[in-house]
Amino acid sequence: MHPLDATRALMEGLGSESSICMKCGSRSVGLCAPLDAAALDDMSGESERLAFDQRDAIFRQGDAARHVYTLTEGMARLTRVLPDGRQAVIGFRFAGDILGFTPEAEHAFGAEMLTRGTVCRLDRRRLEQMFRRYPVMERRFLDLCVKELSASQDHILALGRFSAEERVAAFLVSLAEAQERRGHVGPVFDLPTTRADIGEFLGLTLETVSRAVSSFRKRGWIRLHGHSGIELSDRNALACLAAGEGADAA
Amino acid sequence: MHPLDATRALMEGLGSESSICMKCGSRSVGLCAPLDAAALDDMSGESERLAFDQRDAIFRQGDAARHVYTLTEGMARLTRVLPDGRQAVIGFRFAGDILGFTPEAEHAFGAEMLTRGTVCRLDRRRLEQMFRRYPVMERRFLDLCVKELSASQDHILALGRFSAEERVAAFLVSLAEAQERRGHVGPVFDLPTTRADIGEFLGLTLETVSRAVSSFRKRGWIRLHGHSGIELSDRNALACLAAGEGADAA
DNA sequence: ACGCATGTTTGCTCTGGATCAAGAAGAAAC
DNA sequence: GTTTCTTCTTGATCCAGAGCAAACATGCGT
Repeated sequence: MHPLDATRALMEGLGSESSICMKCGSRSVGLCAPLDAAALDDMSGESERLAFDQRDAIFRQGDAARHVYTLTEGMARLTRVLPDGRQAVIGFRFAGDILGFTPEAEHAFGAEMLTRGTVCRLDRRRLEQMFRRYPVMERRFLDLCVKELSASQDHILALGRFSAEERVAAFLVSLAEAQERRGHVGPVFDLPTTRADIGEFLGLTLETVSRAVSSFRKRGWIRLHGHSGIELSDRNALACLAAGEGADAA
Repeated sequence: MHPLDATRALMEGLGSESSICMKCGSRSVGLCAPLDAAALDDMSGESERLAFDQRDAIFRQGDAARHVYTLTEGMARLTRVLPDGRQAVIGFRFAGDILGFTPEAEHAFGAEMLTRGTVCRLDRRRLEQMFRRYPVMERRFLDLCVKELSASQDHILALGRFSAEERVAAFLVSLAEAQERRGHVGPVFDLPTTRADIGEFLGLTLETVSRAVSSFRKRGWIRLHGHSGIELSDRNALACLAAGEGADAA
């Protein structure tokens, strides 16, 4: 399961040279990966690069959807506000992920940075033009959407049928995989989300998330390094719990 | 919210003459709607029409994804089996909906008929050819995917933050809307799903679904007609509850 | 019409996670 | 360094919904 990492599949289809979008300016964005040199050249003039601080909103729910964004550095949170004022986190996004693409006139959710970072912004009408000029790019979007849909369905399963600890374990493993896929090495990962964010994503309260994390810590499965570092010492145990295989080591 | 009705948006964009796919043989499928006469002609030879009985599987999780299906009559259920054997219903589909489109080699979920019905089957490689010949069709798929993604996110919100009664109310309203969008008139709707199906879709047990339904019945919001007929007598009350506006009529 | 299978309702108990409350630990500001 | 703010942890209680069990419908096959 990879509920928070929609581009996993996008990456898989690519050679390693374009595996992560570390240099949007040098035109190796995930989105642009299938384009040849000429097309990339065409594309390059169309996009702007923007820097954001922690907590800055990239776009807000209800904003006119005039742009499409590629997150080039950092981590972001996607949030949706319900009519009654409750807020929910519907996902997290990392470097290389595409944000805010929709055929609708308005963004159905907002995106906020969890860390400082940079974003590559493209005018939507220009993107549509690019689609017409380079159909392979539209195909890429379609594949990505189907993958993301599949990830959403995994998340739906998790919310509907998994216990609190199973969900938190799945989240941690998923987070680690997402960071590794983007070149992270070593057992200590960034955890730039608050307990409240995780809770709102997993359909739990922040206290329940905290209790699950404490429980993992007491079992020796994880170690915390300050407020934003986490070490998965027994990743296998977490993965087993996440897969619903509570106790099968006899 | 319309968690179980992914083609809602597909329909909205169309003139009424092609609003529902009642005659796949006569080439008015939702999928084919944006095609002109020549393209439709091209398409018609490529598809097969199949009839299914209640409970028949259209395809199973893990099957090679060699075909794409359009449900032309009846209602189907999409299910996914978890590694530990638990089953979850991830959605319902109606006439006009597309089933089983994926860039993967295997179907990630299974589809079973809840009623008798018919399905229009298209070879996936032929569909890819059609995409190349008629790019507008690929665009249609993309739009549909984005819409479906948005519906999934709604469902994620519902699972994460709504109470049992709110979820059941939302489901009933959504079901009614889906049937009306397909030409249904009158206050009595088909409810071909069992309580267990609804529960597995909403992340609840069948008993909890039954209790919610009974509670609505006692409040006079719905009436049951046999096991598969339901009348929404006070649809507004259900809709308010579904929207999280528990009590705001002062 | 009868019997059987499948699905539904309802009652009861129990538990996982929500909720409320208080403190502890980091991080940032001065 | 100290203060202050935010986030995290932990404890205690409560309740929505799960789980179990026992009738109760509905509809199908014969």
